Amino acid sequence: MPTSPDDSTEVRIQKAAKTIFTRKGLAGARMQDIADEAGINKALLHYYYRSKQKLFEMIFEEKLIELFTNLQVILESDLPFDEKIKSFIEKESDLLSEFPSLPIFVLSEAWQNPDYVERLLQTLPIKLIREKFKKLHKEAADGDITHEIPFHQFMINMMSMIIYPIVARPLIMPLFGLDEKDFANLMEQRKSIISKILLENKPKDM
Amino acid sequence: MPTSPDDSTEVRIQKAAKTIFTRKGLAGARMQDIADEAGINKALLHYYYRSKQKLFEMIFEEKLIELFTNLQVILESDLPFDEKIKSFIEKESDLLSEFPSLPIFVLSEAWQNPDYVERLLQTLPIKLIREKFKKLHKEAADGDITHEIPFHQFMINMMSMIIYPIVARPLIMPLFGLDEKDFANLMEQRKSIISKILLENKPKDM
DNA sequence: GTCTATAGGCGGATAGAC
DNA sequence: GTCTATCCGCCTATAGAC
Repeated sequence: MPTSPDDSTEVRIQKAAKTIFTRKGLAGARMQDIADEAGINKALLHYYYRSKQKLFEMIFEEKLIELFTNLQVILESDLPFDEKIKSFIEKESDLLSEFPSLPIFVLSEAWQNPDYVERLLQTLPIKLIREKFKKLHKEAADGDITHEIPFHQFMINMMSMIIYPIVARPLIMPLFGLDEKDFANLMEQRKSIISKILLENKPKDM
Repeated sequence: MPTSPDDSTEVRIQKAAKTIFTRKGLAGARMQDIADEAGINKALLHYYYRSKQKLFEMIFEEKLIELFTNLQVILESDLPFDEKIKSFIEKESDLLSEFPSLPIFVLSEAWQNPDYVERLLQTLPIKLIREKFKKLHKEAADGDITHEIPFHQFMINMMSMIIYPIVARPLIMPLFGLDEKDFANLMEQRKSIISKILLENKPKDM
């Protein structure tokens, strides 16, 4: 999402704020950085968004939703259980390859202000998601599967194996001596590995 | 590691800096916070450590090492492969239950300054660790096992399933509607689940 | 070694011209 | 709507007394 001179000022501010906040976090970001990135003056930021905090919250809420969008889409789909899982792994991996800083941004800010995030999550369609989780869970338990793992643990395994390597990339690359291309290959290769492991260890009734 | 009035000033500063930096990060931490936490004056911080940056780097390096200590200990042990894995899962899970903010701290700062972290990792006994990885890998490949997964992927799976749930705790707890105790139980229950999954999906020759 | 006081600069926010 | 100029508080760092 590159900042384009064709965009309206408001859109340019939003794009710039996304870039700077996701890169530096709330505490590390400077209003001047955002203004520079947007190609406007600092004062104009305050004209559109009263404070740094307000601007940040708009961005954060959008990014938090972004992180769960694929999950919601998959939960709503009509695919059979195994296909739901495969499809989610595929889509989420691709999203994170394109925006690798998304999860570390959301997670660090979540640690900085867990109460705010908890309140936010409650305003999102979290009950709806829970309902769909239940449905998903029922599908898994009804199918011809091994029923081995509590449902929460299954979800945590899935999210962990998809998201963590991206979050830990700055450690993994030097530790394993990988360059960008090696790492991208590793991530691509993971898709089928994660799928295999998850479908061998499906949820059972809680 | 509570700050005790019995400690020397230097130790009090170190403990306080760990507390504040791991909680707020480099950009979010204030020298005044650290001074207050240590029960001393701000100026004294600069007497012991010339700058905020120096103080931070001392803490960060220690925390980075802490995150890999268990791995190193296990790699050096004489246990058979399966026992090495089980023992690591146990020890690392316990460490993270005691210091849950450790990984998010290291990871967010690693994203803030990947070049610094890469240089740091190179000064650590990283080659030694690589050697031991190879040894571990050889053990796995020699044993009576399924040889299914590339070694790097195996290591990433292990680290992901142990560390990610702790990192994502501020999202997982509200999403699943868990309190502290529920979450602790979930983590305890994970130990055997992770162990089972990993030992069913061991590394093969690369 | 430890303190008080303060320098010096940065950064968020606002006033006011255009 | 957009800019320049500026205010003011905060924060790192240092000077200097004890």
